[in-house]
Amino acid sequence: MRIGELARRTGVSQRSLRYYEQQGLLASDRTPGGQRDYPERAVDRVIRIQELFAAGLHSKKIAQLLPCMRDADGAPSEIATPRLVGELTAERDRIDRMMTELANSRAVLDEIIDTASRPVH
Amino acid sequence: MRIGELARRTGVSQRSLRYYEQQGLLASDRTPGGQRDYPERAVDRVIRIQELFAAGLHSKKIAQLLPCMRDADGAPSEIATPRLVGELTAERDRIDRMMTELANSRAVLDEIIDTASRPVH
DNA sequence: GTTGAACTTGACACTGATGTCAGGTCTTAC
DNA sequence: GTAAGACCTGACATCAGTGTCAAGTTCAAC
Repeated sequence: MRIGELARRTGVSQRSLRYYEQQGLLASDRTPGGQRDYPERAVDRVIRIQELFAAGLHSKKIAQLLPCMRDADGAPSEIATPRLVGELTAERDRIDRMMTELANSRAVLDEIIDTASRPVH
Repeated sequence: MRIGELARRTGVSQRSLRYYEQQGLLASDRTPGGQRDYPERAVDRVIRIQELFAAGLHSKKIAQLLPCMRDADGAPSEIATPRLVGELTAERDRIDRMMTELANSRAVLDEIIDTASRPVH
């Protein structure tokens, strides 16, 4: 599929898709004319990339871990090095802390919403 | 307490604390010489502010909701307007989505770590 | 007082993913 | 072959919180 369709199907802008390619996160074939041609599986990959960005990982680290991910169709093409495992573990811990903070913030919002919505007594 | 101690106790830089004040998130008394003087409760407040930043809220919205928060010592000083409640509800929903994405990303990392740590068989 | 640490304001830089614009090329349907 | 839409590269802008530096002031202890 071409970039427009991929953008539409993933909700990610064409600009970002090109950026992902530049960062080595997303490969594409090219038509004879030089336009990008993506395989079907690119859809899932883009969604994963977006999730990892949302989790606060930088493109460089995402580029390192992507080959170690199990794709929908099978085994990972690479196994993480001990060094990478260490970094990913740190990221996982950071995500855990982030989730705790998010839960706190959610509770704060919830209480404010609740207080404002409760009938005055 | 002065800004250095507050920074030390919260782990937030002096630069950020001044920024918070500029954005109306954090008040301070001043010494006769013009230096900032914070009450004890500033510590908790700064931590809350950091959490809300981590949750993706912008300073303007944080400034709006802070007066509606129940402090450690009692009732909120303001009740959220319906408009603010709507916005906060949207933020809460966004946080919920973010937590789901974080859980997904965490699982991705976990599997990679797990695969790399598992003895070859 | 004097000294050194801590504080003040103001300005400028950075980060890193994304938006946007310009000028040109490719694709597809007629 | 031509028109319209989709795509290409490259460049510059943006956002918002934070880092950092400079030049000057205040505080606390001696």
